[in-house]
Amino acid sequence: MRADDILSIGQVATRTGLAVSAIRYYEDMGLITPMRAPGGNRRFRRADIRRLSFVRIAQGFGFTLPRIAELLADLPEARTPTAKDWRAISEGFKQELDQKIATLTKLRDDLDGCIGCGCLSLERCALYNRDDTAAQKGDGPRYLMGDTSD
Amino acid sequence: MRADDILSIGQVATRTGLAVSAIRYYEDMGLITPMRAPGGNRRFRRADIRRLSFVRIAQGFGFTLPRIAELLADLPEARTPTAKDWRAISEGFKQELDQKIATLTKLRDDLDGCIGCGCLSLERCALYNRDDTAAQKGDGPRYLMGDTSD
DNA sequence: CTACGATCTCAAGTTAACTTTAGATCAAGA
DNA sequence: TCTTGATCTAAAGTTAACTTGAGATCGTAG
Repeated sequence: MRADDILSIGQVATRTGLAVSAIRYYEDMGLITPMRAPGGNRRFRRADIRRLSFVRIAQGFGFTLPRIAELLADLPEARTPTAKDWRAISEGFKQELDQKIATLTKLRDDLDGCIGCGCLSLERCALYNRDDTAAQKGDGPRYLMGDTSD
Repeated sequence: MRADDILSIGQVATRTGLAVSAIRYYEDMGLITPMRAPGGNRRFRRADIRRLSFVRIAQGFGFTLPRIAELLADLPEARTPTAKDWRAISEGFKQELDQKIATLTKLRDDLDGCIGCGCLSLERCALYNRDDTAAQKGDGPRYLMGDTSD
């Protein structure tokens, strides 16, 4: 229980790399709920820094603030959730992450193939012409690029 | 060389799931450069659909349109790039993808740990209290959540 | 107690990424 | 030819996520 377990908004800004205005905005959006000093200044716990770090990361992967708020709202301390609630939410998020990881990995591997084959023209590149080189029938998962036969 | 190798903007919209207005906007942003019919209507090649699919995917991972334009501008057909250019760009993008995959995987695995341990309180959860359970010295890569000791 | 930087609130401004609107033109069937 | 839906351009409007500005208050070193 060190003294700096309680932080000012400026300190949080420094530690997270976020602008003070952004932190206040996140509070407005319900992502964090800092305490208040008698005078009205915000007082942050260490947990808030972790939540804010989570926000930055999730944002970098295209999650919207409302979606992030959902995740954060159901995960943390207030009104202790049941084991079932927690598990459902976590699993849901994990599935989203798995999906994103799978797509990203596919994208990268396709690029790897492109680099490996040394092709210079998209006209000939497997990444952009999968339907020409792969099976013509649409069995299994759809191609990464293009939802029909394109 | 089927007739539908050339598509109208409406057909492209249907196939990609994008709005017609979005496709026109992407042209303004330099992401695609469709041909024009004598009357002025846009005519798209199959490659454009793949480019647009790429745009959607990359956007979902937080890439901005200017960044995507960079990637697309140097990859495709116009003014055939040298092998060195192509390789540099692809490698750069691949590194970004690798970085994102690593971060995402870390995030998911942390969640896995959370689910596995069955904890319900963030006060006790390893995901939110890594510094309490892991080594106190900052050796190796920094923790996912929180850049300092938080 | 007095400065003076850090914070506060509230409202308005900004940027990216699109959408909507308005009015005109294209394109293909009856 | 007529007509009806698809497209066109240009400009203005929208939404999310913040930032900036104005004017007042907090809080702590001197």
